[in-house]
Amino acid sequence: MSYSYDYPHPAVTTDIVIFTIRQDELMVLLIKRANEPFKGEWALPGGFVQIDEDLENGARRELLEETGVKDVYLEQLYTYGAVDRDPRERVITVAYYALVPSDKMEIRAASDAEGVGWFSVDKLPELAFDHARILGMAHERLVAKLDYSTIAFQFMPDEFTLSTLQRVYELILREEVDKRNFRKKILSLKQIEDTGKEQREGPHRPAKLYRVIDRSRIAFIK
Amino acid sequence: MSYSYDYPHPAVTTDIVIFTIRQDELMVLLIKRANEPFKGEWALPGGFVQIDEDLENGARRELLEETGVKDVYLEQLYTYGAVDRDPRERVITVAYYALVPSDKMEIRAASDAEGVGWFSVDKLPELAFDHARILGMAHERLVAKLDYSTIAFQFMPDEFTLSTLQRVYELILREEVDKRNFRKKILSLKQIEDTGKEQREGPHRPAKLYRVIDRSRIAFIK
DNA sequence: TCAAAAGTGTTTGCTATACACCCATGA
DNA sequence: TCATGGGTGTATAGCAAACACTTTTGA
Repeated sequence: MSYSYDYPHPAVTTDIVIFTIRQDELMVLLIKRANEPFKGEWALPGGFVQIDEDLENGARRELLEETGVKDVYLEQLYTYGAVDRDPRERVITVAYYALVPSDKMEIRAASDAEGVGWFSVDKLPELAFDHARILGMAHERLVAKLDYSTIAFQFMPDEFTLSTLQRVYELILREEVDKRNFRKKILSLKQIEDTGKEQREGPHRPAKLYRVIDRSRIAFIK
Repeated sequence: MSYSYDYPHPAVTTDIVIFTIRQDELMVLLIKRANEPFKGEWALPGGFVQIDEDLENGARRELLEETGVKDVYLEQLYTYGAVDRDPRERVITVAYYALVPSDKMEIRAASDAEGVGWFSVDKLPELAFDHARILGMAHERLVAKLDYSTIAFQFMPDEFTLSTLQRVYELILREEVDKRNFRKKILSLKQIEDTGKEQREGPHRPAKLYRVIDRSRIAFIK
């Protein structure tokens, strides 16, 4: 079977930068390529857009296949179409990024399955194609959005403490944050609420557990 | 001549939202479609990405053909890939937006040539495909960027007065701004400089002419 | 009782906003 | 001389940043 057109068509893929917080680090999911080109190198998960599938659905499909999660935050990042970015044929890729709560991971990505791995954004391997650039832009976007939106809440499990939320901010911003100012600001947004429950662990005062009021909503700040 | 692939490929186009300020309004360039589908309706300028042409080059080519300008501000907006957005075949479009200084326009777009026209963003006709949505997102992006960048300078001719710059802000924001505060803020950015020249027109004090110091630079504010 | 993280307010500086009058010109 | 838009400074309010001690618990 083959498909013919009157003029040349590029191939279109989606690639997805999957971020999560694990082991006190901001991490991304990478796949070891099984085939040429770049066989054996690490790359972003992704694949061809099906002819009867919307772009975002394609990205969600990849995400589900790699991590077993759905219903997480997913946003289109940018479209990369340099003529020579793939040596095989003209390939245009629509890149997305996803934020996955640390407790939601399953199967492939959760286990350290062969050929799939989580990498700290600070200790990335060489990447195939232009994926280093894509990942860099995704990281930039994430840092920028932290400043004017509640996007970081997307990393949190259903219930969490303010200290762990603060830690997420510190990891992404790469700088320490003042505890009192942080709590004041976060609570003033009215986007999270006290569950009434407490989390006690270790020889210290128990921490209140909060939840995000509307998970689907990324509020804009200021 | 025909081109064959082992699996179906979508077509890829670029569409471009060309903004300018004319007649004291924020305007966009539209083209009247000469062919089906949507024959006779207004649409964004755009066309198929050539197989040996980068995405941004494709958009610049469209821009040049329609307005005769090059070297203006152009930014990728978003990629639209709903399965049924084009009734002919699967078409994925990478949308860009451009900001053109009001004095740079030539030929086709400058004249009111048949089938090409400038429309106020407040008085748009029905648009073909999903172009109304694309245009809406471009407009949103422009408004948002006004707040945290010097993107509006891209609308200005080489030399301009602070009053005309203020007017551009007011048109895009759809609200009046305070003259003293505006001047204070703009000048504090150190992105424009006094040319030493004056513009005299009408029975009132002449206005100082300014120029953008580095036209290629969109400074981010705050 | 000690060590460890949770929780809590006030002061200070800076930035954004509100606001009104004189200036230079052409007709 | 008058009508028109160009040009200028200060006072105030609101927000962001700095900063230190008390509380609760488990061992």
